Amino acid sequence: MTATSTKANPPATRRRRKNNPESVRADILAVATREFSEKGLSGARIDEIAEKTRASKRMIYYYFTDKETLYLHTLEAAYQKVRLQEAELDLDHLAPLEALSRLVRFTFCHHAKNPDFIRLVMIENIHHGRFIAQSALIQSLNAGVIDVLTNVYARGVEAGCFREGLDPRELHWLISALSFFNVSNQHTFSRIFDWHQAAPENQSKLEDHVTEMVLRYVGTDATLSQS
Amino acid sequence: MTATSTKANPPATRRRRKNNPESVRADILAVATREFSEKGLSGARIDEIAEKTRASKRMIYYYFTDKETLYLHTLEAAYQKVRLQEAELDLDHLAPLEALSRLVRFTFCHHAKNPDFIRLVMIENIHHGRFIAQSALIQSLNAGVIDVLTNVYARGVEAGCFREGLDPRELHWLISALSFFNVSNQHTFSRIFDWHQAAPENQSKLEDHVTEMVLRYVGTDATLSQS
DNA sequence: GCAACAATGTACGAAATGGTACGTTCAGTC
DNA sequence: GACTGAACGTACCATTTCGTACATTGTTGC
Repeated sequence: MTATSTKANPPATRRRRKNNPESVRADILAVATREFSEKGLSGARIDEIAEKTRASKRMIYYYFTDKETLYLHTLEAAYQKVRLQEAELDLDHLAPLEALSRLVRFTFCHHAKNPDFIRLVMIENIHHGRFIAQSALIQSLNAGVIDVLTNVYARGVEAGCFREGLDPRELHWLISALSFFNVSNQHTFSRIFDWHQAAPENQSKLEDHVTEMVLRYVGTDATLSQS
Repeated sequence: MTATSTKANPPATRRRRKNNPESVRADILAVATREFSEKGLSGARIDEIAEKTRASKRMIYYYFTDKETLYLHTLEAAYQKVRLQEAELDLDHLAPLEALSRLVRFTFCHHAKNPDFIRLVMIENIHHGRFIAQSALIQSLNAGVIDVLTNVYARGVEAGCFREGLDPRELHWLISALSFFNVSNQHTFSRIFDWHQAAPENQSKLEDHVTEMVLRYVGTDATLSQS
């Protein structure tokens, strides 16, 4: 319409559109992650996600069909990211006790550094895990965690520094519980007990305690020394 | 209007209205608790709460002003209920080790039996504890828990069955974490690891493990025997 | 019995919100 | 350059949802 708009000379005032599907998709997903993790499935607003995106609302529906489908993709992406970070952890060359200690500390710190992920899982639990149930992807992703732990534990039992008869799945449950709660209930706990739980010195104290707790739980009576 | 409507003889067809403020208030609060704990602050609908109540929507605003105020009252009522149940617990006449064990088991079971409360706390954490911060009531309610634990722990240290140097507040944190996670993440954990965590046999196993874990954490090396 | 206030019912309004209809522009192919 | 399907923008619609205006009924004190 404006006279200066030709192919060779895109107008300065009204910028030419540039198709960039993958980037648009990724951008939407990133914004959606922030919004859903902050406000939950029902609390997040499609319009607000659209505003905070470089794209428009139309694009959200174009790529993700639905609010709920968008949420599911958000959840899947979050789990995938976690999986990638976990894969970097190499425990096979460590002694069992050190390996377990390392695993606990890693989990604790990882959760602490990724509150968005924790909040999404909280939200998903509020929804009774109804979306995770739909996702074959997430189910398959998480099998590996138990394998790693099973391996470390078996080596520890063989070496005589872990006691027998524990279930790796339940061990994982314990480690998760402590690391998860540290993030998930930080707000209520801090307010109720007037204790700045997020403060670095308290976080590092908790990390030590959690690690010690797990080691004491699996350890034989003799093995309670290093971090 | 109908001829039979006199003071002594209320009509059967169109029932006389009966004012019953306290019951109406309590009913609204009960329904609101279910709705908020099930769907969260943003997910719950005032209209739906109204429908499920014997009262009307008008009454909700009459007694509770606001959706958010209603939510806050719901939260406060939930904390108060917990507090009442906790008060029944009498640990002073028990030996420290038994007292602690009893406290852990009580907390674990209590949380398991009150998912509504757990979910409300989860939801409140999603909201960054913003409503708890407004409530002087809740703050004051929870101080007692730490006192009880401080007492038991001190007795245990004196008796030589607990090791020194632990912080009762952190001890409470550990107990809470394990008991809370058991309810809060039941859905995702069960689905991901294909493990029916809510099954009675698994619950009782977890209760044992959690108790053992706490006792192992506070105990000196010798004290690891009874439940 | 009557005033005054508390408790309740009904209907409605305004804004927010998920989702869509419809048209336009981009990018690759012949 | 014409054609085609993917990528995108704008305006809009139908419902939902929180909240309120207004009228009515019960209750209590005198």
